Order: sequence, then structure tokens, then C-alpha cells
Amino acid sequence: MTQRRARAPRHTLDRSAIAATALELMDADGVPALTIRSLAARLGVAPMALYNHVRTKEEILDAAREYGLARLPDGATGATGNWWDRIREINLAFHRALREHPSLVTLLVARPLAGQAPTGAAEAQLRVLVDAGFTPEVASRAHLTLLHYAIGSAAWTSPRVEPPAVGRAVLERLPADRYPTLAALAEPLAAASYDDKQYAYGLDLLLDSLRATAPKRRPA
Amino acid sequence: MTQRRARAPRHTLDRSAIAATALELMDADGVPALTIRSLAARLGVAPMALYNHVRTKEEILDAAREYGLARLPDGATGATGNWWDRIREINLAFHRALREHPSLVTLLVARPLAGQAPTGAAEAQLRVLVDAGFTPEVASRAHLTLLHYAIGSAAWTSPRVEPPAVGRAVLERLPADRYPTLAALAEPLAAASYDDKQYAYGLDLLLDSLRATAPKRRPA
DNA sequence: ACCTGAACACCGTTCAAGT
DNA sequence: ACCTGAACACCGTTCAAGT
Repeated sequence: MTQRRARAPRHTLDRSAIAATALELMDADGVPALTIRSLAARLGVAPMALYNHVRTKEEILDAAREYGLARLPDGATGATGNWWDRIREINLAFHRALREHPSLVTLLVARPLAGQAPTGAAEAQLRVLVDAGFTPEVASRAHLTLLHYAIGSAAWTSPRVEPPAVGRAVLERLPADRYPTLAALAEPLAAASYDDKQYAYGLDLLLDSLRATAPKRRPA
Repeated sequence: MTQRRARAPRHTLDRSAIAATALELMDADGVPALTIRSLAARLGVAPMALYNHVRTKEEILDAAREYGLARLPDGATGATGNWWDRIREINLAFHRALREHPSLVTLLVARPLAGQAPTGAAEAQLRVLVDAGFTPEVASRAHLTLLHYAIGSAAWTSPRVEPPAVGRAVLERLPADRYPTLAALAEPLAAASYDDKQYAYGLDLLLDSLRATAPKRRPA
């Protein structure tokens, strides 16, 4: 059945093709499903061909993460309106993109970051915060808070398992005497857990607070 | 050098010992470093002995996650004061515990949750929110927001790499023409990124908003 | 019932060889 | 310079065997 592979033409491979295909495979089948052999097969190439462009599998995972991060939207396209509306838009776009790349979230959490960050969205967001008059210290803290919340929300609700049924079933199986409140709130909890608007709810809590502490006047 | 293993006594092994040792090894050496063979060696047992208590390695990872979740503090010990002070305490304890178990965070993000949750802390937190007068729907959303933020913060700042030096170095290596704001804020960003108080800053933003929307009176 | 060693299929990677 | 197949050490797991 498996026929002998024709020799691949030269330069069919490069770091970016490897990274893009690796990320695609991981988003589809899960991070553990990515093997050198499966990746090479998808690229139509012998496993060892990859090693001409990359030294280890770790380097492939790093490249895939970097590739995914670089392509996240910066959300600054429709940059009009109040600063909090723009921040809102940036974060909604960022969160939506993370949910579309569950393996990227896994890679971000599982592997040392070496300081990497979604630089496009970060630049846009920090810019708005500074323009709104926040000090560098507060702008930094606000930015990191929003980043962490988006990551955590995307990570926890990552679509790796059929969610609603499972979530409710587990909640209802809890011993009601030890967890009376969880049992009582099983339905609204399950509904909110995988609801599209849950992320926006928390985002608006953060934005309301930031607005309340925003400086009245802009510095130079 | 490696001497022949003495035959292990019976019943030295059980699911909980396997789960506890697995989590300990992963927290120390990283999730990928856990192998059936290394785990068995640590337990003083032949690799195949594990399979009397567990069917697959996946089941070991599930057991380790469950074990870690069950032992997270519920933070309800010093449950006095205003409801927001108690929520604050619950979340600070939860976040601190997550940071002490980096592999637990990785397991939570990397593997299907099947609806699992840190039930002790969730029960305590939901209880306080309901007692404070929030509706089931709002209490659920507030709880999930706090949970997601704690997870994201712990995940992103997980101590897997020497942080401060790396973070700042990366920020300062960015092209200043494309990322002027990131470059300008490199110092406060790096300082806040791995600061103990960063999590509390965002937590207080959320709590301030929740307090502003809290019902004045408690229902029955 | 519980622990063990040998063996198998699969993975990441080294090596020597093709073009 | 870039692609390839064979081979090696290591991993999860099956099997048959010990006590």
C-alpha cells in the first residue's frame, strides 16, 4: 500500500513551512500527536529532511509557537472611539484568536517562554493605555492583567473535549452534602462555562475598574 | 553500577502514591521528564508494577491532576470580614498554590478537563458570592472570571525559566521602530511581569468592579 | 493478587550515503 | 546544499512467568 516516496524537489522546505504545518497539525490533532514522522509525511518529505532546517523537535515547537504568536491579530484595525472601546476590541480579537489555536495556548503554557509575547497586540494595547494617560507602571500592570485573563480564559475553555454535557454531568455527580453550592449552581455554572459572552463579562469588569481609575487629563 | 533490584514487598503501591510521586517529579523536572521508567525507579519498583494499578500513562497524568486539584487550599480558613476580603483571600491562596505546582497548571491546560475543577475553592468562593446576594447567574460568571484570571496569571508567570533577565533582554531586543511603546516600557513591564503583587493588582481590579455591582440587600 | 524481565512497535536522532 | 534509508537508544505497553 505505502508506495515508495518520490524524491522531493529541493527547497520545498523551510523553517516557516515547517512551523506553519506543525501548528496546523497540532491544532487539529493535539500537541502530543505531532511527531517528526507525521510532520514529515504531511510535508511530503522523509523525516530526516527536517533536520536540514531545524536541530531538534524542541526547535520545531518553538518555531510553531513563534509563528502562531506573530500571526495573532493586533486588534488595532478599527481603532476609533474611546480608549476603553479600543482596548476592548483588542482583547476580544486576541481572545478569539487564541481560542482558534488551542495548541498555541498549550505551547505557551507548557514551554519556557523565554520572554516571548504577542508583541503586535501588546504594542497596540500599551500604546492606547499610555495615550489614555496611564503611567508606565500602571499601563504595564493593566496590560499584563488583561493578557493573563485572556490566556486563562482561552486555556480553561479550550475546545478539547465536548464541553457542555460533560461539564454539567460532572457538576451534578458531586456529593451535594460536601458541595451544596456547586450542586445548587450546576446549571448556571455549566451554561456560563462555555458561553461566548463569559470572557466579555470578565473583560468588562476589568475595563470598568480601569476606567474608574483613569487619569482625567493626558500628559504630553 | 546498577545493582539488581530486590523484589519489592507487596502493596507498596497504590493509585494515590503513584499520583503523588508523579506530580512531585513533574513539578521538579517538568512534565515531559516523567516516564514510566523514571516514575517506577523513584517508587523503587519495576516499570511494569505500575500497570497493576493503572491502565495507561494517560491515566497516571489524570490521577496526578486530580490529586493536585484535590489538595489545593480552599482558602476559607480565616473566613471573617467582608465578603470581598474573603474572596480576596480565597483567590490569593489559590493562585499561590498554583504557582507552587507548575506542572499542575500545565496538566490543566494541556489535557481535556472533562469538567474537572478545583472543587474545594470553587465551593467556598461560590458560597461567599451567593451569601453576598449575587444571583446564581452573576455569581457563576464572577466565579469563572476569577478562576480564569488566576489560571492565566499562574500559567504565564510559571517559574519555568529564569524570568527577570530573560524578559527584559527580550523586550530590549525588539526593534524600537516597530514596537516603540514596548521598548519605552521595557523596564516597568519586566518589573511587573514577575512581581509578586502583579496578580493582586488585577484581582483588586476585579473585586472593585464586583463591589460596585453588588446588591445592597441579601435575599433569603 | 501483585511484582518481574523479555520483547515489540514506535519515537527522536546519529551516521553514512546519495544527488 | 539538501534529501534519503538504515540503525541506535529510549519510550509505552503486551506477554508469559514468577511468588
